[in-house]
Amino acid sequence: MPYSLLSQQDVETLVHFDLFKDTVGRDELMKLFADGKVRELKHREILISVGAPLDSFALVLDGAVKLLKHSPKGEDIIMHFALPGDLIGALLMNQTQQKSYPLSAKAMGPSRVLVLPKKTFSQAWLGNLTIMHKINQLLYRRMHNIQDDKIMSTSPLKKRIANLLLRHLNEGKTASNLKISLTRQEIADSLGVAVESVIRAMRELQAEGVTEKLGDKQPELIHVPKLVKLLDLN
Amino acid sequence: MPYSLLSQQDVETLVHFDLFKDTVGRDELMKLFADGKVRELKHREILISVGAPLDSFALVLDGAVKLLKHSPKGEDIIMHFALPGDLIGALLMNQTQQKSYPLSAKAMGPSRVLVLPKKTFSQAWLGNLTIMHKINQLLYRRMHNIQDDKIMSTSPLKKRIANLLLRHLNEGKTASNLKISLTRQEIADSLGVAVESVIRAMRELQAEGVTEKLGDKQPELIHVPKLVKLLDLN
DNA sequence: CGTAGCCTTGAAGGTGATCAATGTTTGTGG
DNA sequence: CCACAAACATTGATCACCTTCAAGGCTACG
Repeated sequence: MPYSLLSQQDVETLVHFDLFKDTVGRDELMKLFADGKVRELKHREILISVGAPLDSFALVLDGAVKLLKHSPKGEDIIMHFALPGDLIGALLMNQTQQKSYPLSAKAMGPSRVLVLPKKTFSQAWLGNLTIMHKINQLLYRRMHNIQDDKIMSTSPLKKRIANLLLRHLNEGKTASNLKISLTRQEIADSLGVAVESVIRAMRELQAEGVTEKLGDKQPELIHVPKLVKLLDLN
Repeated sequence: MPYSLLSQQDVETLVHFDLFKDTVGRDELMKLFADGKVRELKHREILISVGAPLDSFALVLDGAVKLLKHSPKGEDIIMHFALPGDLIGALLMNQTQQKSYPLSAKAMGPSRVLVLPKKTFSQAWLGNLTIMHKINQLLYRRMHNIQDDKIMSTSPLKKRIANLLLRHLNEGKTASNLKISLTRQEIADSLGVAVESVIRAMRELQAEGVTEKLGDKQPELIHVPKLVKLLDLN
């Protein structure tokens, strides 16, 4: 596995993450990154597998990582998309009952993560109130998103997709695109539905002009007002 | 609204909650309860409404409180059942983006909660690392449960119900009953399905001997091994 | 050049939703 | 204490939405 030490440039990236915004002092920061190694992930490479020992946690530097579990039927169910600045597994470090990772982490496109040993968490993170508050906020936001999905569980699929897309939009005015490019499969796995259903629903969204296909490579353009109107409808 | 001060007996209950287990020193504890008032809730009485100002949080002393939102269609969706020792809204106190309660809290049967002003949180809770870790754990466990539900979202309703029941069982060996008595409506609201569907599914569970109706008042008995077997099946 | 992953389409089928009606229980106020 | 309303439970009939299965296509990559 390609591991490397934290470069000066990576540190620059790190300090601009919201997570460390309120932490002052360079050496205070460096303590948080103690024994950290940068790991390069290829598309679809697995960072963590369900059941792996809880000996480290990670921070996304670049790219994106999806957190997922397997349903009883064997399908993937995606719980969260971790973008740069997001933590993976940190919430587990002080969970004494838990002995292994409850979910897997898989790279979406080439990505880079900072891997930190549990020891660093115990020594530098756990006692740091500022950081603990930030972790709390991340955890809260993650829960909020899952709850948001749950609320929509009784809505027709088209609305559920619209809601999901809306959450992953770049701060756009009228027309925008997603922060991460999601495959139909990933949308399906996020919502716990069949791919075919997603495809059919998105075909309709396109017919209604909510999304627009640009190039063949390009991720589709999304018309935000139309999307919002679709959600308000009914 | 019937408010009263914290009695000596209530304090005894409080100190035995896991939340305060690692907090030593009586005066340290009393600081955490500063300006706390006990509120008695009647069955179905509302403690918090969506959109209410975030000026206080609560701790369940007795009974049970369900946390819920309204789906776009207007149905209730239950996010969590708060039992004695569980916090309500505490996770929001240091969430600066959030300005009002995102969900409602409603008593299930006569209940008692300790209501604490936000000020107490800022002054005594926020700076207390032990407590912050405990809150983290509560938050984590709550998220874990929601994720657990999400995993099951592709399973047939009978299994989803079985999974839900399993989570709310008393530590029982072979036959057990629920910690809280849930109406069919509440099960439906938890899973985001129609009541009628729950009724039909539970009728089958009873036919299969997984649950057993005792008295007409009594909550039904659940045969744990059968329940687990049902979940493993397929 | 072959495989793996994703996308697409169509046909058939099932699970749960909806609607409507009725029963039961509980609590409320006259 | 009775009457009535509100919340919950139940049943049956019908229907829509989503799943499943099968088959085929496209693109990337070793």
